[in-house]
Order: sequence, then C-alpha cells, then structure tokens
Amino acid sequence: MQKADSLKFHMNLGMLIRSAHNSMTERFVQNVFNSGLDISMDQWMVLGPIWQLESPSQKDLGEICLRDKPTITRIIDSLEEKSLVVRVSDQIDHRIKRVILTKSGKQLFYDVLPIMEKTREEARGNIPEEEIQIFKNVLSKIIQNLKS
Amino acid sequence: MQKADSLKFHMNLGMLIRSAHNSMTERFVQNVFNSGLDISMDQWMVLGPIWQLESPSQKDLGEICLRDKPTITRIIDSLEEKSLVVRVSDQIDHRIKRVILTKSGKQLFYDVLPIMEKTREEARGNIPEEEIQIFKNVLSKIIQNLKS
DNA sequence: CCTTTTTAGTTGCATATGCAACTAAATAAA
DNA sequence: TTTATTTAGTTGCATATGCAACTAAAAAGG
Repeated sequence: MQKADSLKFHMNLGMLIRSAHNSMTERFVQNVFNSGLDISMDQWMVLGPIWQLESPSQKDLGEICLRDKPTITRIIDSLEEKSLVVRVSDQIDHRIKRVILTKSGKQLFYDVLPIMEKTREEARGNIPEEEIQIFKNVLSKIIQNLKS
Repeated sequence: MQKADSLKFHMNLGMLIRSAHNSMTERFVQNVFNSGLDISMDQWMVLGPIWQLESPSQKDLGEICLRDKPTITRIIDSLEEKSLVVRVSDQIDHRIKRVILTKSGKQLFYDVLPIMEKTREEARGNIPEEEIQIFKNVLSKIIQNLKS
C-alpha cells in the first residue's frame, strides 16, 4: 500500500465529512468569484431561505440554517450593509424582526442560483442519483441519532 | 406538511453535512467530558494519527487531517503544553519536526479510543453497514470531484 | 561552489465562531 | 394588575480559522 493510500485508508468519518464540506464551500466561493459576484457561503446560506420563506424571522433562519442566534444576527448585519435585505419589526410581536429581500437582494439571489446549481453538479459528478439519496438519508439519520 | 418538515425538506446538502459534522463533534466532546477526560476534537484528530504513524512530521499530520500548516502548528503547541507530545527535529532533515507521543499522551489516547468508538456507534445507530459504505464512498467521490 | 528555488514550520493579522451576558418585548403566574 | 418567566435579538469576549508573510534548511541549477 502506498503512503497516500495508507493515509486515505485511515481517514475517519469526521475528517471525510469535514473535507467534503470544505471542498464544496471552496468551490462555491471560487465559482461565485469567477462570475464576478460577491457573496460568501454564509451569506448565501441565509439568502436562499429568506427567498424561500418570504419574510422569515431571524429565529426561523437560525433553525433552518442550523446556526446560533449571534451568527444569524451578524450575517444579517452583513447582508443589510450590502443593502441586500432589510429588517422589519413584526407588526404584532415587536420582539420579532422579519428579514426581507431588497430588489438587489432578489437580483443577487437569481444571479447566484445557477452558480450554486453548477457547484452542486461539479460535486456530484457522475455519482448515481440512488447513491446520493442514500447519502442524504444517512446524513439525516446521523443527525437524528445524535439529537437530544 | 408541518413547518418543521418543510424546513427539513428544504435543507440542502451543505447544511446537512455541516449539521451532521457538528452533531458528531458535539457528542464526542460531551462524551469525553462525561468521562472526566480533557481533550478537544481538534487535538484528538491529530492525536490519533500521531499514534498510528509513530512519529509523523507536521506536514504528514496536515495532510492526513486535512488542515493547513498553521492549524497543525497550533494544535501541536496545545498538545505540547499539556505534555502529551514532544517535537523532535529530524536527524537528517533539520526542517522537519517529528511529533512523538509522551507516556501520558499514549495513555490519553488509550483512554479516549473507546469514547470515540462509542460516539461512532451512537452516530451510526442502526444504519446498515452497506449504507455506511456507500456514504463514505460518496464523500470520497465528492472530494475527488472537487479536487484541483 | 554560489545562487535560486522549494519545502517545513512559525508568527501576525484580520475575520469567524461559540458562549454567556444583556436588553426588550410578550406571556404566564400570583 | 404587577411580578416572574420565557422568547427574540444584540453585544462582548475569548478562542479558532485561514491567509499571507516570514525564517530556516534543503535541493536544484548554473
């Protein structure tokens, strides 16, 4: 066994997962950059849900993105600085701030969407759909198994 | 469809991977803590390879752990402060520093190993071995697809 | 040889992260 | 009511991370 193979052989699940995640993030950032756009992975990770959910609270975003409150606060700060979103206090519950896409926020979302699709295709390569499904399934099960 | 389900449904691959990784790390740290031991995930992630490879260079560790040079330097710093490892200059190539487990480093490794096994079992739950294999395979393929 | 390039590791800096403490508003309890 | 508790979001701090610049040693090229 070659040394590189030996290393790979010993690589455990945690390292594999971390590495795959890093590679996907790096590729996404690179693809975005090459397209002349400007958005980080974190910003994108909340921009999508904001678009999907229309006007989610920050709490909603935290739950869907699996990030804690301060992280969401700061990402929204950065998006607001770029005028991609605005915070609007909920009419009924004044604790809640709803996050809404601006026109340029929507535009950026539409611009980045195909890049994100492209990145996903690059990551998938020719992995059969069936295996991808099992893959996602195992991830969900692991998360479920460790819940509590 | 319930709201929680809706959120889950929309959760993309990146978030799933991040979440699974976080859950595994958190559970490991928690299990270690409950056993009255003291080692972080990062420290463990290099301690294992140091044990396996006997006296790896920091470069070796960076490659196997998929971390950059400064990160490895700092993790080794922290392990050295705890007297778990020592750095020894390579006799032939004086640029290289080999990392060697001390007696207490070895002891900690042996103590933590079953905790790591336990955590792995908790994460796997009753996921069939076959699916785990496909899962690891897909991870490797994704990493491969995004290489370069 | 002597110079240039590459490699291993370290340090500094700017940024990201998680945790805990805090404010403000809504709900529950007394 | 009015007080206590819970919830949403923010801020501060201590730590982690990635990147670039740096040092020291080895290898390559002339």
